Amino acid sequence: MRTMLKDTYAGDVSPDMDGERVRLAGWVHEVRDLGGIKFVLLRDRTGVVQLTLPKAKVPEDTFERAGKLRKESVISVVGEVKANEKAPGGVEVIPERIEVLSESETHLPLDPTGKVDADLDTRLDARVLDLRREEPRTYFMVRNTFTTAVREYLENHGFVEVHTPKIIATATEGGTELFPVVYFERDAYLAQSPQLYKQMLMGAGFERVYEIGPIFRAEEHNTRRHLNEAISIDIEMSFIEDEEEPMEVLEGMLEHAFERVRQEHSEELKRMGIEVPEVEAPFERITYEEALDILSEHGIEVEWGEDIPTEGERKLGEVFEDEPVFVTEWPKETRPFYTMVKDEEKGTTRAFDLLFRGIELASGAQREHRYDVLRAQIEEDGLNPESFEKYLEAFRYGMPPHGGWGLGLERTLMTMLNVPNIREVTLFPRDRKRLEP
RNA sequence: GCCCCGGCGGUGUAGCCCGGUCUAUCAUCCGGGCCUGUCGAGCCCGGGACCCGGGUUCAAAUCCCGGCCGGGGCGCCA
Repeated sequence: MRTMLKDTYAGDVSPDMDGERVRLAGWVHEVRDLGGIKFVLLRDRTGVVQLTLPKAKVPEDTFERAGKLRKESVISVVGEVKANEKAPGGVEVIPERIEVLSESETHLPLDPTGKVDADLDTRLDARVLDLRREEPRTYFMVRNTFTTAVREYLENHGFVEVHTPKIIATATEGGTELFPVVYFERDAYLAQSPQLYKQMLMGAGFERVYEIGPIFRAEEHNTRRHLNEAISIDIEMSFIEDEEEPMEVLEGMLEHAFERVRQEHSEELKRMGIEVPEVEAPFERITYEEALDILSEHGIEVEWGEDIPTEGERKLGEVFEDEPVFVTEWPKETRPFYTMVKDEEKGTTRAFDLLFRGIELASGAQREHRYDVLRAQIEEDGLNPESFEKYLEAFRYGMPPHGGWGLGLERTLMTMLNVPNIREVTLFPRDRKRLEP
C-alpha cells in the first residue's frame, strides 16, 4: 500500500531500515516534550512508531510544530529511520517535515491511548474514536480474517455466494417479531432470516448456496448476547441424505476459520490476553434427550418439548468446556414448520443447534422438501399456507432433499474471543436503546 | 413483556447507608511554565462536575417521589 502521502505503515518501521527515508501518516498518539528533545508517537492501523526530534538535528519549524501538536490530529511525516536501542522497539524516525492534515479538537470524548477506561456505552457513543484503540481494532481485523476464511472454505466446497432480499412481504418462520417498513402503498418487513429464499434457490437448482448478510429481529431483548441487527452466515445444500452433512460443513468451516484466526492474530491477541481455542472436527454430538439427562444430573430439570433455557445452555457450556457441541433430534414443537421430522412417533426432528461455551451459535436442519408434508406442517403451526404461496410453489416442480444452517457471526466472534458483550464485536451495534451512531 | 441496578468535570472514580467548612476526592485530561532519551515521563501553577423536576429539612451530592437516560438478568433467539 502506497499513496503520495504515505509509503510505510507505522508498524512496519524496523531497525533494519536504518537510514531509509520514509513517508508516514497517521494520528498523533502522544507527545512528550522534554524541552530540548521532543517525542511524538505516531499511530496508524498497524501500530505506533516514535518520532524523535532532538532540537539540534531537525529543522527549527518542524521542532516548533511538533511541540504544538494536539492528540489525535492527523499528520504526515517525512523522515529518516534510525535504529536506536533507546527507542521503543529499537527504532525511531527523525522527521524532516511534519504536516498537519487535520487538527483534532481538544477534550476528546474518550482516551484512545486507553490509560483511562471508559464504559462501553460511552465508547459506543464515541465509537469512531473508540475504534482507534488497539482492542476494538483487533476485533474487527479478526472479524475480517474470519469471514474471509469462511468464504474460502465454502467456496472450496462448492458453495456459491448469493444475496436474498432483506425487504420481505410476509413473516417467514413466525416466532420472532419483525420490523415493519413502509413499502410504497404496502406493508413490508425486514427479513429475520434468509431461510425461505435459500430453500427456493434449492428449487432453482443452485445446489449449494451461502449468504453472509444482515438479519433483523424486533425483539425487545436487552442482554449482552442479543442485537436487533446482526450478521448471519447461512448455507443451504441439496442432495443430502440427512442432517449430518450440513453439520459436517459447519464443523469443518469453523475448524478452518478458527485456525486462520489463530495463525494470523495470535500475537496481538496474546498481548490482549486472549487465546482462541482450537476447535477440531468432528464436534461432540448429543441428542436433545441426552442434553436433558445431563442437565438433570446437574439439577436443571427441563420438560421434554421445552426449549433449553439460558441456564441450561450455560451448564452445557461448563460440561463441554471449550468443545463445541451439536445438540440434535429436537422435538417438533421447538422447531419451525420447514424442519423435517425424523421420528413421527417420538416427535423428533432432523434439527440441530451448535452450542459453544454455553451459547447458541448456530441452528440448522434437514428441511422438509415434500410439498404435501410441508404444507401440512405449515397448517399444523397455525400459519396460513396462502401467505406462503410463492415459497410453496418452489416445492411443486421438483425440489431436492436439502438442509442447511444459520450461524450468528457476532455470537461466534464473541465466544471465540471471550468478550463479555456482543456489542464489542459489532462496529455500530443496533439494540433496544441504540440507533446511532 | 417481566424483574433488578445505576446516573458526580471530557473520561474513570471517592464521597451517598449515618444529611452539616463538600468552598466535592484522586487519576487522567485541558491551558501555561521548566527540562536533550521519553516510553503510564517527571516537577510547578491554573481550569473543569453532583442527570432533570418536585418534596422533606434550619441545611440535600447524600433522604423521598416522578421523569429522562443508561447497564444487566429472564423470556425469545443467532
